[in-house]
Amino acid sequence: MANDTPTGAHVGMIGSPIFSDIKPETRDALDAMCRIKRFRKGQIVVQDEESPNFVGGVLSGILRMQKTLLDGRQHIVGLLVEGDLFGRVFDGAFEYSVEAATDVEFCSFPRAAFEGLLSRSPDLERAVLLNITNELDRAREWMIILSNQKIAGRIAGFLLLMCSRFGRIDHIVEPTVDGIEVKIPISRLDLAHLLGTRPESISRALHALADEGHIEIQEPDRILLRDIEALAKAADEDEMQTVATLKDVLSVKRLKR
Amino acid sequence: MANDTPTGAHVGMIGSPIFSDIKPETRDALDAMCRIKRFRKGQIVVQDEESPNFVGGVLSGILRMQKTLLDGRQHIVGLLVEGDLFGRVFDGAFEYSVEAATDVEFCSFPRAAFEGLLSRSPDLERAVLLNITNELDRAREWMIILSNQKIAGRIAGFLLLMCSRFGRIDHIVEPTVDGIEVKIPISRLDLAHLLGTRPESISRALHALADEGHIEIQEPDRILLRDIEALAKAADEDEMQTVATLKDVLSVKRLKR
DNA sequence: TGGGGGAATTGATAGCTATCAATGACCCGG
DNA sequence: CCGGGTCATTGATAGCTATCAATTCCCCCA
Repeated sequence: MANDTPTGAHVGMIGSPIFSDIKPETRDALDAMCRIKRFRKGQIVVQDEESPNFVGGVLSGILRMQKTLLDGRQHIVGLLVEGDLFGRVFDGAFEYSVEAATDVEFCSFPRAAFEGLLSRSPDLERAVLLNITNELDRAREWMIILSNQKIAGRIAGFLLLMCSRFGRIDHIVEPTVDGIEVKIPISRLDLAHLLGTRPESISRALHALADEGHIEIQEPDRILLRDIEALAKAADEDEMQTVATLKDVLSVKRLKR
Repeated sequence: MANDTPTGAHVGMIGSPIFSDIKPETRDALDAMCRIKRFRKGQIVVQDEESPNFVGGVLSGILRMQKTLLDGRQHIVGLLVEGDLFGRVFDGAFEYSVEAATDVEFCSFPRAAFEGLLSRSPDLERAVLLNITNELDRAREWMIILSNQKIAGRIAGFLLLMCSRFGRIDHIVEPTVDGIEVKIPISRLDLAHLLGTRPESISRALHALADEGHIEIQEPDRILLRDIEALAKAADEDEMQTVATLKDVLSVKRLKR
């Protein structure tokens, strides 16, 4: 189960981008109150209902933030990677559940203590403010992607966002001579929920993009982006229809086999 | 054109929810650097490219934050009402354009001065942090709404969000004996862009909801929410199909006329 | 009071997408 | 090495939705 290291001993983490600009004393205080936690892929870190009594900072791996609807479906609202904060700093419920999309390691700060430190440390407050601002920008980018009418466009947007947003993380995005290789950290079902569609459609649209030569599906969860330009065009506009309708592409594919 | 009041004289504003918990001295400092600006419906407050050199706080009216795509389409990422902040506090571009959805009044703080004050005033920083946190929550709610597969569900979600989010503003949301009356501050075309669809579909889905008795379209931009429960169900899940498919509803409507 | 023009609505049709069903690929544990 | 299960893919079909076109509504202004 979840491994909980009960010591605040100096963890390498606090050099992570979250806290790059804070004062040494603040860093020490954080360090002292911090606990390292580890979860394995699939484990639940935070349940929907229970507002967590800690603030988390991801050290490695990927977390999925999501909301459970009445019918049990999960709607993903964000992916968390190293350097991201989660949990709610202030009063009020944190209304999402957090699940480990891969094996994960994060540091956890007791909520009360963190908030106390926050009040006393403008530098920390600034760091948190920056973090949330970035998160907000990301959420807005996602909104734009989601408001794309066609699925291929949403997927293209998602791939590009993965790329630009997680580009600095080797295990996820890796440039090669043929293009950029992206590791998709979530299943087709989750991806479908994220993009407001169903897994079958994800599969079809992905293969349609592949047949157009824009991407290459090396494994279901490892995709090579060949033509960023074309993807960007597909993401910004559903201009695929200019070239050929999705249906055309699909029927060509059928003939070829 | 835009009316720019060049005085920082005490404006009633600073009692607005944004700055409810700040110290008097901070309030005075804000007051001193603040300029009131007024724009009429349809005017552009911030262009896409130019990063604004001020931070704005809405006093009255509604602003639309949006991003212009390559093909010229506008993707709305948020609506701003009284008490909301906009612009970017830190370095880096503010990548959205802001347009007056109604006649609007807001106060503008020179960016450098605001940021300076921010560094010196933990209370202000806290207030801004809270504001952005709320904004983030809102963006995430919107993501969930947008990931709804069916249009009627997205609209239902939007109406409810308007309701819960802008409930405190009389001009937008008003409870009556028959239900809650919501004023839609944007055109069908904008609403369509916001929800990732087209105006015709908005119209149809809206009328379908009306024919089911969940809402009543008093005017194109004034809608009465009759059955919140039913709307919530429609928003969380596309359960409309359990009752009757959208097509059934539409054909019934055709018969009735 | 009578256009003019944009917005909203309605109709008809084609086309994506959801859905249901079935097959295939892969991983894990026995 | 062989099940069992989950996940991805593929097929077929029905059903929403986008699109194009036309009409109506409404607001503004002469």
